[in-house]
Amino acid sequence: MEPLLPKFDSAFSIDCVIFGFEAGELKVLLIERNEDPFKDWWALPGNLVEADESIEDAATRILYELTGLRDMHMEQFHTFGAVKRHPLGRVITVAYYALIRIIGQKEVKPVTKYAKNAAWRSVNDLPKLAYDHSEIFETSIQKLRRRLAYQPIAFELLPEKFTLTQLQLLYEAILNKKLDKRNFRKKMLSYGFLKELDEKQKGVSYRAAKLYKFDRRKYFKIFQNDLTPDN
Amino acid sequence: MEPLLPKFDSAFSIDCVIFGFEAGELKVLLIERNEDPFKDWWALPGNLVEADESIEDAATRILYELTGLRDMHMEQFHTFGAVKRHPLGRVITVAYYALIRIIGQKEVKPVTKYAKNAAWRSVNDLPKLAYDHSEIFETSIQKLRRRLAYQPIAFELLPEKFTLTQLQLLYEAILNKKLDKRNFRKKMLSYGFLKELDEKQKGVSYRAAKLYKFDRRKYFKIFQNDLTPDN
DNA sequence: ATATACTGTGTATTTTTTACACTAACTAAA
DNA sequence: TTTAGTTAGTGTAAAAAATACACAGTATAT
Repeated sequence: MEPLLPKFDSAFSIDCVIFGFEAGELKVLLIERNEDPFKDWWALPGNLVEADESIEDAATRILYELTGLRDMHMEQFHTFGAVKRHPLGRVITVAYYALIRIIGQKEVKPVTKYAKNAAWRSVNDLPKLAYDHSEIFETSIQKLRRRLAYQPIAFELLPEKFTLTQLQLLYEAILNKKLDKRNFRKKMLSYGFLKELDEKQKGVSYRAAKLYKFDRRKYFKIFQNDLTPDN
Repeated sequence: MEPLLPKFDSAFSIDCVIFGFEAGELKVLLIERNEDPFKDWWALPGNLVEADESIEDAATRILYELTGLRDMHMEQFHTFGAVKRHPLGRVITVAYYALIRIIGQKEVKPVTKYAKNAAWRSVNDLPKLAYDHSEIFETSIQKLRRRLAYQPIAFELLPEKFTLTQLQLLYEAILNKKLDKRNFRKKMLSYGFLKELDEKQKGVSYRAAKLYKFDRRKYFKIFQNDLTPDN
């Protein structure tokens, strides 16, 4: 390969906004940095892209290194490229969000040395983050809200079997507003991609609710691609 | 600045999908390459990001160099990072689309040496493009379609004064489907951000239509930010 | 048995979307 | 000045979707 391209002292990185849902709250996975710059600050998990991996592969790898999770739903949402966003050099970062099921997950432990800690934090109670990560986070949640309207992403955050109330609480947490119970259920069921199970919630100290699951096959049959009506 | 970051033989680039609207058709500005690789192929205009400019600045600059236009509406829509997407080295490209008013514009002439020609091509009649530019283009038009539903981007493509029929033709070109005339007008006018002018179309060989303009001030008053209903 | 807590359901009203076709206005040409 | 040609501009009824709204039923815990 001829060196026809100019060389920069520059690098690509990936930053991940990892969303989870727990106890009725939307959470995001942060790491506490153990190295300069921004030692002791909270930050979004991220890392540099290797020379021989695509950015999608890098995103998958980085998420795995941090959470031990594979096959997560990840989506690129924006690229941040201010000149001074990284104090040590020119780094353009491609930001992804990932949606994961917290429940039943073994504790997330960062494998990388640069983090001394990792924690789920409520999106309503975030500290100031390292680098431009606060801005990245803000962008991510806006994109997430919009995508919720036309893609079945909520189900990535819930356990496989869930109640309609759990689903509603999740929508409310993402959209940050209350929804009407009857109207919500009517609309969700009208789509036809929720499968009612012969099974009920367990371990609650009140009437147990029916469990449902998201029927991906039906979803794709109904909407070739998304929930946008096209007229 | 300490060299704490690993160095890659790598670079960032910007590629621009420049949309225009003319003669009832949605067009895209392509350049014919004059250099290897992909000599003589059609491609999206693009270039490398300099070490001291943000990606937004780079996008603005590159568009200017190619079209002589400034202050265009540009929006980042996706970043492409396959390892082998560029045959000469690792190049991650951030793709933007720009919406420009073709009409009354002086001819676009590429200023860069690597292009021997630039031309507006109908989006329905594109050749196979250099690199992964066909894929980039496909993504751009999908994003454009979606954004049309919640952002007032159509007006960037029309002259300042336009008729409702022109607006409708543009929507039809972007969405690639016919719309009902009465319903379209009713809906557009119901938003309240179109200002009817005391002026009519000129130079047509039939009844002249009323001219309208997009009232940005009203738009922002009505929708803080976008056209999405939030209930 | 009773208190507690959440589940699950229907209807009426309003709003939005859709389908649909003709006359009026203007220009150009004869 | 008449006529042909072309687009502008307009309303209504029906269907569909969104909204607002409250209580009885069922399971658990004590």
